Amino acid sequence: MKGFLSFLILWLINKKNMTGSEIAEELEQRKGSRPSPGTIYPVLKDLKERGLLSIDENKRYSLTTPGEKELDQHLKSFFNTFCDIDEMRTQCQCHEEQK
Amino acid sequence: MKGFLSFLILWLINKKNMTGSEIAEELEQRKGSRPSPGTIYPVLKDLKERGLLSIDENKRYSLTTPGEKELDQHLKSFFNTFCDIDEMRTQCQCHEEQK
DNA sequence: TCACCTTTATCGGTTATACGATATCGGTAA
DNA sequence: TTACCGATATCGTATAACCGATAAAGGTGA
Repeated sequence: MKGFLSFLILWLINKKNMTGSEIAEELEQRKGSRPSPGTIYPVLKDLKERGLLSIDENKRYSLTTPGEKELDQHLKSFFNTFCDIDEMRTQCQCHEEQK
Repeated sequence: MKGFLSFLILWLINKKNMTGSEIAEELEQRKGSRPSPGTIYPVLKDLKERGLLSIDENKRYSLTTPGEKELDQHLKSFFNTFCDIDEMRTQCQCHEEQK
């Protein structure tokens, strides 16, 4: 299950080119707490060094072609692992109504 | 993104009470490779010690009440984090068709 | 110019995840 | 009874994920 944060970040950048702080803000929206700089920047650096991300003059990250392929593979294994995701959602929403 | 394996295991046991090897087999089906004993049993032990799992005389694990609550919270944060999961699936299937 | 602030980046340390090797335990077959 | 085997469990180790502290870099306003 390792590599999930990298996967999420690849997905976010795939939707829209972003800077480090924009990514941190988006993660804060989703998870409720903002990841610290010590979390986000090492991951970005690693992905850049692996050739999956490129960075422009405004420090805005975008996917490279290998980065897009990597994202595709992550998406496939994600939906294999969570093959019963609709069932999960049903159960989640069911408990939501009980509140 | 830590705690994802624990979350998955809680979800699997929620669907059906299972032994360690049954969990390993299910994960093999989903992810393509069987997790080693050194992966699966320490997680089970940890969840048991945290009072989220109980184990019967046949070494079959089941969720405790705290375990069910923990799973619910994980489900909620999971769908918050992957709020655009339908979009992810669309992109994934789209690339699937290209093969 | 300089003080301030945000963003970017690095560092050390902790925990979760994961593996392979190994050990133990219980049941079964010879 | 004994030999074997699969399931269970532990151990040492490695890597990813994460944090808080800190530092550098760049822009803005006084």
